[in-house]
Amino acid sequence: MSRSPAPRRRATLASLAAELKVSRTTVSNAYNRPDQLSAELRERVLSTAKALGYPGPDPVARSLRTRKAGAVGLVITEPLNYSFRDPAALDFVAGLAESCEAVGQGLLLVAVGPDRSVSDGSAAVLAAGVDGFVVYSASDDDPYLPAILERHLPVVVVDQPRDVPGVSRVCIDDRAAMRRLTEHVLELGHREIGLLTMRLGREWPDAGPAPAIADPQRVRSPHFHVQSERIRGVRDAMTAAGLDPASLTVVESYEHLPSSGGAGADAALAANPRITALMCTADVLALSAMDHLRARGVYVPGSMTVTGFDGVPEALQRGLTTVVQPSVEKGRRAGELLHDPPRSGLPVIEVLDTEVMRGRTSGPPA
Amino acid sequence: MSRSPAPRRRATLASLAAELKVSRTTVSNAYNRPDQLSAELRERVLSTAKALGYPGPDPVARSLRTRKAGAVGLVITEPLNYSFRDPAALDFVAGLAESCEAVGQGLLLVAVGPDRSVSDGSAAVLAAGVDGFVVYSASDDDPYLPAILERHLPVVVVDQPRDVPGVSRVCIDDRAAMRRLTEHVLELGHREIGLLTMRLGREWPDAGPAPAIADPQRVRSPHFHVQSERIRGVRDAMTAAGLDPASLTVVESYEHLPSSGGAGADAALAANPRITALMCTADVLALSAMDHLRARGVYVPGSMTVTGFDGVPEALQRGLTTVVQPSVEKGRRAGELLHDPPRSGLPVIEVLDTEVMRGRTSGPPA
DNA sequence: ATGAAAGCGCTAACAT
DNA sequence: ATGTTAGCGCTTTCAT
Repeated sequence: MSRSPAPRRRATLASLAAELKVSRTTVSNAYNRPDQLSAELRERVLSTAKALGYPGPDPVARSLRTRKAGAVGLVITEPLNYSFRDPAALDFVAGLAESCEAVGQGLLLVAVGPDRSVSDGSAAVLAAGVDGFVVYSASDDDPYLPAILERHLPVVVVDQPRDVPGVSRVCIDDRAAMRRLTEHVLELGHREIGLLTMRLGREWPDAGPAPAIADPQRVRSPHFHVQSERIRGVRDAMTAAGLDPASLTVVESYEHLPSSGGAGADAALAANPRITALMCTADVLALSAMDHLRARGVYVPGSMTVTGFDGVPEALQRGLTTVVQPSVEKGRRAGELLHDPPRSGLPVIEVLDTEVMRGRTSGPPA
Repeated sequence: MSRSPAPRRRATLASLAAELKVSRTTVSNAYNRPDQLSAELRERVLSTAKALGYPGPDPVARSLRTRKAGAVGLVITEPLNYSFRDPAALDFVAGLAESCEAVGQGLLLVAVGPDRSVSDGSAAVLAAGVDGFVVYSASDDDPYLPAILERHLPVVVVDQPRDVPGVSRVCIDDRAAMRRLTEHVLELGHREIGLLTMRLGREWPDAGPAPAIADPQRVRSPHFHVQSERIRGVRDAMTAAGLDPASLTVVESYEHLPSSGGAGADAALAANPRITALMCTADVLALSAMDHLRARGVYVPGSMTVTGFDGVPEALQRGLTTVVQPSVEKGRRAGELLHDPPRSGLPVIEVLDTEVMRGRTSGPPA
């Protein structure tokens, strides 16, 4: 591939027009409105462009003029090692990417890591050249949301935060799904239940990432809505079955580590050794807990029932009893809502369906 | 959160300046050079901005002026369901994202699916507002590469394509790594080997995605360098051990499906029932093959040795004998090479280290 | 410390 | 079918 040496000064549409002794419009048309000039002239323009090493209209200048960036921004507040490690989050990104690809839009991962200060992250949000944002956030008090809203661009929220006025949202009914799953567990005869969840707020009570019994006040905290809705679903079912929801042992894990589920299981069983069912708010937690239990000779479901949430491939393959949610579809719908918003102009809230999957990890208590 | 109604016409830096009766420069300085004006004036600018709903300088206009986009483009030619399903590819993306995040750059996933026509894809490549590209491609004759090079932006290639003049590359020594792994297999006493690989060229010989014995000519095809280098490594070791490399049974899979490995194993064993070792060019293939074999009562490593490539978490956890490559580091280095290129201005080729991991899936032939 | 003027490279009206 | 004119919103010399 012999690349001719680039000219000292990069070619522009104007320089190309000058070279060809035609107007800039004509060159622009050669790229954007082929029907506006003779095929012959167009050919001449394009070949001269190639000769001059002109790659076509500058995307940034074009964006400025057309007010279209050709990309949507994805803001994920959680650490990268969460988004890229949790299969459910990943499926969501894949779905979103797919819908962007379908309409030729790029997907910009906005640099908003937890290692960056909030002001840095907000700066990144403000600096993103995009036509709209998808916000996939774990907390209702997301620090970047104000900056995003400031930009007056189309925004679609996934799962959280809720109640952002004027903004569309794609989600599932976490509470109802978890309630149905819990009903299944209760029907099997379980009465002492442990619940393993991701952390319930952006802050973490004290030093050390070890899972810990959750403060009841945190459980009611509205910041991590998804988690608390799922907990609420468990309580709903317990109350309906005549159990005291306060007897539920809730353990909170700080991180999405491979070991989180196992450590959480230990914490729950230490707090209440009579637990016969361990329900988890994520499959990764449940799978980790199962591995840990099995390594210690606790059989599932013989000695312990374990359930998850999400329906990730590994969970389904291993027969985990769980709630299957359409993660890919979530991403896809979020993208579609951004690409062609409802004609009404009004924000919509789309609640996608979930399914309780009775697997091989739930059975009667020992 | 009470958002004041956005003014009919969006506020700009100029309108803000007019409102404040100061020059545009001053407003610009308030955002970009806080030391160039009194704290008092700056405060006045910022608060008026907030009142007017001005979110700060428009990123696109700023990019046009400063010639900096604040993002790098990632071009992956493979289908999305590959990039987001293969843990090794994912680790690479995570590493790249991490390095971008560290310098406050966004990561733009350029919409270049296989479903899009090349001209569409080129359009997407040409339309991306980025400061540079990372190309993660499966073939040397990548159709988008010419368009990318046209743009005269910094480019870093990962693994492939090779021999792009003037472009830095991050890779591993696939051939040597596979040779070392094969030496281990041969030392165990295996003589009849099957090799499962991803497809070797962009085109696929005939209809149907079923894995098939690879045409020897395709095996020598240079388009999918990574795959063919790995095959070459196997042959190197065979030749050195006095075996005929032509006796190697090579099976090519079209897709990265969960079933690909199993189907590939069947194809290999059908072609040569005396095979005692199944080497795979990806862990996902090997794990799939193992599951399939086990389901059919073939014990690993008792009746069949299975090896992989990549060192993905599940493989390590399950004790797969494989080559561990630093996928995350690959992404990180690619990003770093883009963010601060070598002072010399010359392209570099970084060959990262790999390690042969002897696991529990390789043993003497039955 | 603040302002005036000149573009960055392009596209969209509106002519011709 | 092609050209003219006017910005998109911003930063950056260079003056004051």
